[in-house]
Amino acid sequence: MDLNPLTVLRPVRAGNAFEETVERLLQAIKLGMVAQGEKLPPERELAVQLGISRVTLREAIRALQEAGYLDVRRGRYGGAFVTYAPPPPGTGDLRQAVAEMGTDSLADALTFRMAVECGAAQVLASTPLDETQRALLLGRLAELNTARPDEYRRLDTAFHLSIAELTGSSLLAATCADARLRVTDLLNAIPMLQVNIEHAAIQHEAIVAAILAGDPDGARRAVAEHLEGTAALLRAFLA
Amino acid sequence: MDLNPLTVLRPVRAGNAFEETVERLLQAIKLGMVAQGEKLPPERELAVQLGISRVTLREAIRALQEAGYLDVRRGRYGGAFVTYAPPPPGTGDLRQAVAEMGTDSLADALTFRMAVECGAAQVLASTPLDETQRALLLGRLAELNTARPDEYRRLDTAFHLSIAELTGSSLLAATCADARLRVTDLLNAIPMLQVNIEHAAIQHEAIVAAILAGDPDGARRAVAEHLEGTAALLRAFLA
DNA sequence: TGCCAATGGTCTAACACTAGCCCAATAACG
DNA sequence: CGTTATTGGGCTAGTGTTAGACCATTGGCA
Repeated sequence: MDLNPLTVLRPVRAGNAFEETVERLLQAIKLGMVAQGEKLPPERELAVQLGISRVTLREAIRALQEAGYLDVRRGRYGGAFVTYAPPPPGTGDLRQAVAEMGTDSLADALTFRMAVECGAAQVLASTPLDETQRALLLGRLAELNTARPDEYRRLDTAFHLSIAELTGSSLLAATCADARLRVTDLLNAIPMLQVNIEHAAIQHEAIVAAILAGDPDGARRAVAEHLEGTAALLRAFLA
Repeated sequence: MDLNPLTVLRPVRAGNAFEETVERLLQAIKLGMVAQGEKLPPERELAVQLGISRVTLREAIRALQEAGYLDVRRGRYGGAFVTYAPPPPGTGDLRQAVAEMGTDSLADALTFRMAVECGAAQVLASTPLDETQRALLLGRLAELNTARPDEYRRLDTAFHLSIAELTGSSLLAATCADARLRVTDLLNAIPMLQVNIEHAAIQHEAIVAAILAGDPDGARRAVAEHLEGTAALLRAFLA
């Protein structure tokens, strides 16, 4: 059998502990899981969560502080406060963001996201949901629909990730978060047009409707259409 | 927003380099990517591929040697030869395998696999395939259909993974390999009945047919049905 | 039969990372 | 207005990991 062994004999770790930690914290910040003005968990606690030593965590925090993402304050009620605000949409240079990640890994990331998010939606639509879960999903949708522009991306992320989280598979949730992260910088670099937001809103409604109706094919198709729209938008701004 | 930060603030690394390397090599062996009698790449080369030092790699290899998976020979034409043969199906204790991984992570793993494999099939069915790709897929299917019992699992793995690999997304391929791995021990522990193999063969045909026909919904449904069958089999043997 | 290229085996010095401890600062609260 | 719990800041000793060099063994081949 000539099955490509590179699929499994790939690097065991992406970098050293410091680098991976910086990356992880940056993810939490850029995805808005710790919003501007909020603070990270205390160092001792966070180090345990991340499975690293406090020394390494502190190095990562210091790097993010020097890069302007965090404001660290000592003493009780102190902590590492997030100062980062997502860039005004359309400000960043999309071409530069693409150049930084390479066109190969761009296609890879888009394909990856398409697969895992469709998979998550399909699984969730095949699952019987209780009232709490339906409420959470509808709540996220409602929040997104009434979001202020500066909150839109964060709530969009939250909406998409809640689909994966509701499946109850933390592996799937982590994978979807990872997939989303790989396109975050790109999404931040394209302008948010009212037309697109309205279009997205309709698609979000369709996704939720299919999930609540227990229609896996419909959910899959709705997510695919939605993500295809995003990809098309990217291509349009790159053309 | 109360989006669960644990999704992204999870451990940065699963263990130390040694443990992760043992795990990775065991995966390559158990998935049959390096079949019995074949040898791993030379240490120097493999260490580079895995992104670790030769010392750490050698520790992992020695552990696998002592556990009986490898036979290491020195000198030119030497190397680390795989001595492991997959256990005769039905021999292992399924309940024990489940107990080792915990019922929570069992459900997690099954859900995860369902999502990513359905996603991969759907994506591939949405992609125009050239003649080489169609031939590869059909070839893997043919190999699987004519497999000897002791080769069946390995070729089944190869078939499933080739779907993800053909999408061209290495992220997706790695994720599907990971998902498969999490259920390998369980699959090895259930007997292979002729009925199930015939059933699986029909489903494999359906998957390939839908992919080649460019029918994403059909591909998704076929994979879902196939994996649901496997999950049902597991449940049956556990009941 | 001897050479030699490829491969595993071993050592060392340097660097990364960890666990645990104690110090310093801060802001709420009595 | 001082106390104090909570938090970041810093140190040290020990362990994990790496890079690179050199040694030992082997089997094919001239």
